[in-house]
Amino acid sequence: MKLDEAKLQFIQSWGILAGQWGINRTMAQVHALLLVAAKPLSTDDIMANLSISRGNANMNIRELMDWKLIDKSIVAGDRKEYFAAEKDIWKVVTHIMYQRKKRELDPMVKVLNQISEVEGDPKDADIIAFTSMVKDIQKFAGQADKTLDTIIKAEENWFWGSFMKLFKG
Amino acid sequence: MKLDEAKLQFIQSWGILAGQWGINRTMAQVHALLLVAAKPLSTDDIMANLSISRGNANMNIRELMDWKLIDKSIVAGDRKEYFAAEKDIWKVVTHIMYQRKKRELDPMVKVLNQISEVEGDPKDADIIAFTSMVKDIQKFAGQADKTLDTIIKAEENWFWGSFMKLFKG
DNA sequence: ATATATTTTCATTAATTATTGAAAATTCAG
DNA sequence: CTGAATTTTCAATAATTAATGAAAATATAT
Repeated sequence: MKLDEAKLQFIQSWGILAGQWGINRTMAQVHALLLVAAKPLSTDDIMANLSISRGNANMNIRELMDWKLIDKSIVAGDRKEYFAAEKDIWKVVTHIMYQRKKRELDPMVKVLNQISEVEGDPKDADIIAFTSMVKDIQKFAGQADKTLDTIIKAEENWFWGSFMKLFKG
Repeated sequence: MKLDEAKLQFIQSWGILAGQWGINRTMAQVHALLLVAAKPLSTDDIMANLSISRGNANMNIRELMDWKLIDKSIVAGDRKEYFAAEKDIWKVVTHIMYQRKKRELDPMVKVLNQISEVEGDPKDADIIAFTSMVKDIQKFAGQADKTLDTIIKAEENWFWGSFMKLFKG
C-alpha cells in the first residue's frame, strides 16, 4: 500500500470508529489528519485535505483543543494558526478518558446518588429490587470512576506504572 | 424521591448516557426499563411504558437480545413473549465490551495491519513518521484487545479475579 | 386446516445532528 | 488608527439516523 493511500484509509477508519463512539466523525478525521501529518497544518490545509467548510473546520479544531488532543503552533512570519496533534498515544487515550469521564460518568454518578434515595417501605419488594440494582451500578460506577482517575493521573503509581508498560511498550 | 419518579429518572439518564456512547437511545431505555422492572415485561408493556411504536420496540428488543443484555421468558398460558434484563451488572458490562470489541476494535485492528505495510523508501521521514505512529496505535490496540479478552473471559484468572472483587464487591 | 394472536419487516416520515457559507468580530502589521 | 488577513459565529440547509404503522409473515389453539 502507498503512503497516501494508507493515510487516507487511516483517516477514514478513525472517523468511522469515532462515529460509533458518539464522537463527531469530522472531529475524528481532523484528528487523524493531524496525527499522520509530518508538519503542523493550517485551517486551510485541513479544509482542503478533508473537503470541509471553514466553519466546520474551525468548530472541530476548537473542540479538539478543548480535549487537548491538538495544540496550536506558531510559524514565524505567518499570521495563520497551525495545529499539531499530540502523538503520544497514551496521552491521547488518557485525555479522551478524562473528557468522557467528566462529561458522562460524573453526571451519571450524580443521578445514581439522587435516585438511590427512594422514599417508602424499605421492605417493599419493588423498592428492594430497585435500590439493590441501583446500588450495584453505583458501586460499579464508583469503582470505574476511581480507576479512571488513577489511570489518568498517575503514571508514577507503582501499580499502573508497571501495568502501563504493557501498553506503552 | 418516590419510586416511580426514580425509575423514570433512571430510564431517562441511562438513555442519554447511552446516546453519548453511540448506542441507540431507545434501546438503552428499553434496557433500563427492564432493569428496574420487578417482573418480565411484554412488548406491549414496553410500548406503553416508553410511548414507542411496536416496530421500534421490536427492533430494540431484538438488538438487546443480540447483545445478550435481555432474555425471553415464557409465561404459562400466555402467547405473548416476555423479556427480562440480565441484572448482574458485571455481566452487563462484559457483554457490552464483547459486542463493541467485536464490532469496532477488531475491524480497526484489521485496518491498522493493512496500513502498517506501506511501500517505499524506509528511510523517508514521512514514511517513518507514519509507520511509527501506526505501530504505536497497533501496540495499544493489540494490548487493549488482549486485556478485554481477559476481562471478558476469565473471572477465574488470578489477576482479574482479585481486581474484579473491587468492582463486584 | 382455519382463525386468531403475535411478531417481524420495511417504505415512509419525523427527529436529530452535522455542515455550510457569509456576515461579524478579532487580530495585527505598518 | 486603518485596513487587510484571519478567526469565529450562527441561521439556514443538508445529511444522517431513528421511529412509525400498516402489511406480511409466523406461530398457536381449537
